[in-house]
Amino acid sequence: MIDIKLVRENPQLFKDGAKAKRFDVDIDRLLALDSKILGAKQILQDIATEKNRIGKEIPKMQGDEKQKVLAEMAKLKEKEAALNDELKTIQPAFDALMLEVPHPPAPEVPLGMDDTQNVELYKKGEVRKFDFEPKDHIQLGLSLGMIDVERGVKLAGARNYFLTGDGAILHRAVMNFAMDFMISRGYTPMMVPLLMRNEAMRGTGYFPGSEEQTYQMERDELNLVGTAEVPLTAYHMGELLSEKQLPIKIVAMSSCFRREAGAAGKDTYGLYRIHQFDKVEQVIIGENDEEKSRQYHQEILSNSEAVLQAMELPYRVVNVCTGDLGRGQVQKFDIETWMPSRKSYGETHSASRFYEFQARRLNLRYKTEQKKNLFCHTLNNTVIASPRVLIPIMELYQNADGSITIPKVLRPYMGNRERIEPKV
RNA sequence: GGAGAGGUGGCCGAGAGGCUGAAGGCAACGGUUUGCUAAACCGUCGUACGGGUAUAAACUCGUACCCCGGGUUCGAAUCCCGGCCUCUCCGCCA
Repeated sequence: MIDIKLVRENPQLFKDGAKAKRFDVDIDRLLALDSKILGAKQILQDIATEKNRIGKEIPKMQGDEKQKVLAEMAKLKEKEAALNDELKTIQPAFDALMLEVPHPPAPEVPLGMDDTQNVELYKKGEVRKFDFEPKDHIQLGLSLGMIDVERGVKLAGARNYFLTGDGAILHRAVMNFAMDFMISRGYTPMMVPLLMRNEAMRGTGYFPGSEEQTYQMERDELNLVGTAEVPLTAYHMGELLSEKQLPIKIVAMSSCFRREAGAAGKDTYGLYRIHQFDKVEQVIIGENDEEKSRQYHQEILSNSEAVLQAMELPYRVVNVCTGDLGRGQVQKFDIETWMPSRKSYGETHSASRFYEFQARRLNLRYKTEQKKNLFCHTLNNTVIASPRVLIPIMELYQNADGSITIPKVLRPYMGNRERIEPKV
């Protein structure tokens, strides 16, 4: 959520921001509602002052005098009730609109319509050239007994799968390596609940907007999270932290669930776009400070780059353009890892910073040394998401004989084996 | 699933129609003391919105807020109704 005061001061900033992000929101209507509310509240306050003044004198009065004053009081209450009725319709409309106003993007975000206009910042690592006809991850997964899509679909429908044998082992190796890596960088590991209340979904900015993308447990009014960002960012919801606690750096491994509604027919082949996967996610809850926000953003980005570098995977970092930014995101860097079967870089990581957008919705604040209460800043990034990352690992590390060389850093997690080979 | 209890400031906890923005304690902050730390003692110590003096910090006035929303009343943290949430006991179970 944005600060209505900033909208009052500079509505154009928010109009332009919404337009650049390709969100449709009526800022003029928001301001009109806002000024109506302010006006009504001003009058209500005057009425309350008058009521309080009269109320204090009533116990001292008697007879006619008292009757007169009571009548006056009744009139005030009528006026008050009328204004309150008016507020009762305006306020919810205002609140709903506030939830929809996007945070304006940072000035350094490139203008663009959609992900095709994201700007590549740099590439790391060599893209492998094959001297044989490479297989894709599904072919490899089948021949090495690592992936079973057919039975996944049989039991759970489209976009579901089993990881079997070395597939499951490789998946676990990747997750555990990523988790251990983040712990070594000082992040506090957590295991988190994955069914979240609407409050947490709203607080992190997913609701309203992403209900269609979410598996909702209607009976229990709980939502299966699409990312551990939700429980991690909302962890301190409603709390007043002390500045000394900041920044809070946390990391969680969790399953993630996405309906992928509206993506019908898109990326239907393989393990790229699926309903359920596992992810290690990093979150920073920091001070209300633009410079620190940028600094933390670089930190979470470089954490993830280090994980990819350790696995020696070629990737590029992309400056996500305005049209591809989420409602609350101020700036986002995606990391895309080379995937031979797609003949392109595919998104594997997404590092976002929000300023106080999420913290406002979550009522997540801290007290500064000067005793001011400020909203925190929040940031998050993927550390690793699997099985999507298995695509580049399996495809890039495959050998002409059909085996897969295990990346060095993962070997300790796989019994120090060097290769995944076909079972005889 | 059955039966109860409860939601009050950063935290704990009292208050049971006006004297309560709220006792007391802890934590925090400032000070005295001290070789340093600790202890002891003194003081300060909620938030939001609006108005006033001031560049601002600060100060000051008003209003609201004791989970949320209604109601009773001249007046509600306190009484009544609805909702949300939490806890305890019993049962079942990983």
